[in-house]
Amino acid sequence: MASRSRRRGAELVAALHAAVLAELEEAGLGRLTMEGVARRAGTAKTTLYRRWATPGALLLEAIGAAYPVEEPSPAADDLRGDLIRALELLLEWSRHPSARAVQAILTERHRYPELTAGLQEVFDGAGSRFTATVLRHYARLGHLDPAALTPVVEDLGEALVLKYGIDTGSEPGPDRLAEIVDQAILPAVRAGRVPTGPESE
Amino acid sequence: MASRSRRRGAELVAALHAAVLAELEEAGLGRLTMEGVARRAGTAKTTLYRRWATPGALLLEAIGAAYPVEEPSPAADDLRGDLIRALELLLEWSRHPSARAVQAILTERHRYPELTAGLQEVFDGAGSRFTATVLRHYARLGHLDPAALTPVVEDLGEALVLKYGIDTGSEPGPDRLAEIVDQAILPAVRAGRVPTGPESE
DNA sequence: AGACTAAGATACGGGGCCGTATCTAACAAG
DNA sequence: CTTGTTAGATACGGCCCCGTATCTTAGTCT
Repeated sequence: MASRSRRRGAELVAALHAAVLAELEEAGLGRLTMEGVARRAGTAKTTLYRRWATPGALLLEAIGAAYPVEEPSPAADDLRGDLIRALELLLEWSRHPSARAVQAILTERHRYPELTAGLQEVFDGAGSRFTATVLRHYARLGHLDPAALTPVVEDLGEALVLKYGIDTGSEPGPDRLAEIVDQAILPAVRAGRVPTGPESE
Repeated sequence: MASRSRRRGAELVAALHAAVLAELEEAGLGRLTMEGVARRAGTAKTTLYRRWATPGALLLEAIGAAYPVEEPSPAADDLRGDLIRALELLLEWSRHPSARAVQAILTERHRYPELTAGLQEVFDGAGSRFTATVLRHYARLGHLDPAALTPVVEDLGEALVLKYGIDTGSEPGPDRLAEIVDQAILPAVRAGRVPTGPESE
């Protein structure tokens, strides 16, 4: 730190939060180290150890500091459009380093049970819901049959986006998001009953 | 190895394949080491280095040695049942250490591009397909509209099973598999057209 | 200015792993 | 039995990281 003034307090902590998320992205959970984070943040290990005993503790705090997440704000007259926008919001979120961190922990949960337990405390529930928020909103307005909103149906959009990412290593484009809505979500919520509300087709 | 005769040739290689898959399961990609594999296999590092330069090379060979995978054998008169059985087969496969290894590599693909490239060579295509095999079979028999078999629809079952596993850390039970078929896959393949074939409901 | 606090720098012994080198010994084949 | 091959054991220097200890110094407050 020969050429830069010293950061203190909240500014320093924010820099450390950013550094641990970036280091995780590059190294993964298995190679996340205090030395790596310190190097990336341009700070001394002692500074980290004064606050956190492990890189995991720092990581969990960094994840918690990134919340709350923006949630969908559905209208009332465009189910299809709102679902597509919810998936776009999901993509925005998934680009954030803290979302990547959550995903990393969940994926390797059995290897890091303490991290997983710590994450459950940051999120008391199932976490963010994108298409589910939209679907529940339209059901409350009477445009959808609430009986059609099962956990499977609520999971559909996010599951398909997640798998697309894992299979291809890239994000689904706008066409794919529309296909997910048209070919999977809408047929599922329509199943068993003719819809009575607006769908904007 | 004081108390056991020495393994040689194919028997030894098979043991090393099993060891690297087990070590990966416990340690993850980031902490996969030659020493760990050798220790788990009860063998010397030199034995590993005589064959492979890196743990990754050993891992890819172990994955390749576990193929081909059993595929669905659908009948012709029970779409629902065949889809459920396909998902059960998917679960069986996903329990195998080599499937776990494939998943680990795909999930961390951007951290290990060489491993990912190596994996693409073991699989020239998208890899195993479970519900897609069943759906295509029924479409060939004329029981389903081939136009309904889009990549999104073919991905549905596997996506939902995958996400369930990541969210909960456990496998979906039989009820959940049936729900996935009834609430997501069947509505999707039915969408737009009334089915003409057997569905066994 | 002085006192205090906390950030930053560095050293250190120890553990783990790497990749190589060297050697012993088990096993198969003739 | 001998010969050849390969499995297994171990040593080694070097690198990385850990967690702790110690010290210096930048920055804030009075």
